[in-house]
Amino acid sequence: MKNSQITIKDIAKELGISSSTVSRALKDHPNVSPETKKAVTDLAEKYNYQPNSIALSLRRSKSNTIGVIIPEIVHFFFSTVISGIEDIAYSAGYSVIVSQSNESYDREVMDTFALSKNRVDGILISMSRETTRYDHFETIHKRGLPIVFFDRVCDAINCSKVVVDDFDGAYQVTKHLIQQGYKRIAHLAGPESLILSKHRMDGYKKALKEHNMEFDESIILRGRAADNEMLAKELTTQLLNSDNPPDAMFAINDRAALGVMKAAKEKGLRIPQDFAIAGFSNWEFTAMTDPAITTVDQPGFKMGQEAAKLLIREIEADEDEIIEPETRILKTDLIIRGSSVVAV
Amino acid sequence: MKNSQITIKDIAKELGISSSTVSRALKDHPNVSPETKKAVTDLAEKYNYQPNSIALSLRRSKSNTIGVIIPEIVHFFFSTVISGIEDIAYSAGYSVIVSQSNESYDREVMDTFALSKNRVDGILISMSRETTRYDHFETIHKRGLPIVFFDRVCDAINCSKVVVDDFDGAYQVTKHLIQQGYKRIAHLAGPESLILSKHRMDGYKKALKEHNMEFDESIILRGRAADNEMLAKELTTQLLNSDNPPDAMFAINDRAALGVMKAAKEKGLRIPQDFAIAGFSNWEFTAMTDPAITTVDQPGFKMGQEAAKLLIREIEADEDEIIEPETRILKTDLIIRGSSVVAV
DNA sequence: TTGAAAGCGCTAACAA
DNA sequence: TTGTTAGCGCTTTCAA
Repeated sequence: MKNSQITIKDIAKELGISSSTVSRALKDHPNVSPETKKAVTDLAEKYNYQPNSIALSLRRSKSNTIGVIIPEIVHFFFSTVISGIEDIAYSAGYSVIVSQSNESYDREVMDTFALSKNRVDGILISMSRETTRYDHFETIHKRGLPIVFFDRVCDAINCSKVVVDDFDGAYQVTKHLIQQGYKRIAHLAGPESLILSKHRMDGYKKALKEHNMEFDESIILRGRAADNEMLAKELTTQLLNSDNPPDAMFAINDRAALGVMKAAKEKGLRIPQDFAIAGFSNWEFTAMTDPAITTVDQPGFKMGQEAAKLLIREIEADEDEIIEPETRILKTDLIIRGSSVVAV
Repeated sequence: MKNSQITIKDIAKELGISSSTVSRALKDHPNVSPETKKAVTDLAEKYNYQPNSIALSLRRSKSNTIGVIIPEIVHFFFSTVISGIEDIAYSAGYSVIVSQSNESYDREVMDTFALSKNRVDGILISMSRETTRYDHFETIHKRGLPIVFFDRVCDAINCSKVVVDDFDGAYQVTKHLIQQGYKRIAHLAGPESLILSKHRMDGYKKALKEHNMEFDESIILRGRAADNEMLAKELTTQLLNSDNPPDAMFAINDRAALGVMKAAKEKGLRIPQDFAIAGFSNWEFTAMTDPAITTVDQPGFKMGQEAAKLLIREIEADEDEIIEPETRILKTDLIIRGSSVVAV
């Protein structure tokens, strides 16, 4: 009794009819007599018939499976994305295979081809940090396999993408700080080479300008502090000890925000009374940041949903139909912690 | 050019040979002339031939896919488990399909049958909190589909399981507190109905006994505090204000530990100088607990690996071979935070 | 209203 | 050494 599932053939044999009739009966085809239909469905019910999806896949040359490649599943952000993907995928009749690149280019290449070999109908990808060559995407995309990028997107491939609105998020969170009454808001920025850092900086500037606050280069922290909590703490400490210290800080991500927080606490500042911290929370710390820090959260679930929708739309498009690649920009969620909680 | 992958037939046609020869050549069958072999492999290389795994699955009646059902992927513990599963599965040539029950019985039942319908070769499950009936497991297990439970196991099904050594973990962490010099160690316990709580209580008692410390019922907190941070905080505050307060606390999980920590901080106790906290960290807070709390961590990655190994062993067992269900009990990792970090 | 046959891509027993 | 054939489970034309 080794995992023996009943087949159409078994039902056909037991009823003394052909398997094509059984097939038709099961899918309520008009040209089947009510009696046979009933006999078949009853028997199917009795034996708990489940169509063999592998045979179906082969027949239709379609696996009804979506592949997902993410850097690391343990990050809160990515696991929420997966939930969003599954939400859409399951209700559209797709299974989801998840694989992790662990931020390694080589693993990503392997995963890509493994999914292709597994005949997934499409792939959702967020690139690894290491990835700078895109041949593997190119190859499978050229072959006609639909791809949709999310969050860490690849500009070199002409396909649909889902990203977050960095500019608006930074604008919103800075505006929030201003509205709370903070007068001198510093910014711990990311490397200027990253487009993301630029967008966030621009959002920050826009909020300042809109409230007639001067942009002051002397309270902008740059360099590698964005990825280094210790360095962020150190630079913040220097800033707090300067002649004209800020009373708030917008940190580019939550790793930086944590460093800032430690510096502030060490200095004995009460948060958020004496010193406010706001930060973009990235995939690493969202659930971990101190409740006192206001963050702009990446809408992971939504992003997963949107990416899955775009992909399925493309998968299910007719042969001749031409689907224009589309880039969706999602608004961030402004999470105001420490006082009330509001999601925008 | 709609996702057209090259097939054995294409290669055969181009070379003017039969597809069976191509098939043989590709798998290095001895009875193929070196010339044909070379011609075939060259062409396969050129066209980037990838065997159609769906056709293979149908042929072999084996999908080489493992299904996983977990309560929620966003929990640190479960996402580590998944990584462990994928680690073993991929190197054994299996894909992994993950689905989430979201702690709902109904979803779990649906997921179970969905995986069965998708013809996975076996299923790894950690039960939802709601689940008290086991017919869905029973059904597919009887049908011959291998199942392995992990962490939240089901005693009603006779199959392999992987669990954590609650007794030993509690013993280790309590012993650690004693060795650090704490003299009066309280215990925030879980509901007595849970076997897990009993095991942890027993481990706690063993450590006390071994060090000739008296078990004092008056510093044992019971009730629903284990699942309620606020209640844990309240009860701890009472305890700390009592005549003979403890100087350390072993909390049954990290939700409770957080409550304990807040109570201690509110009272102005320095951790771990004045008051030490140790806790079993469960799937919810592992990555979030305060660095000052020593925890016994569930070895998620290891658990995933072990569960996957057990499952694959069963999947790949010969027809006639009888595999005895096996329960593996994994040692916890003692993570000593705040001072040095040691993993046992 | 039903059945026979072909085919999705691959493999393996059998034949040549 | 290679080819023919059948079959994994299902659907779908075509024929009856």
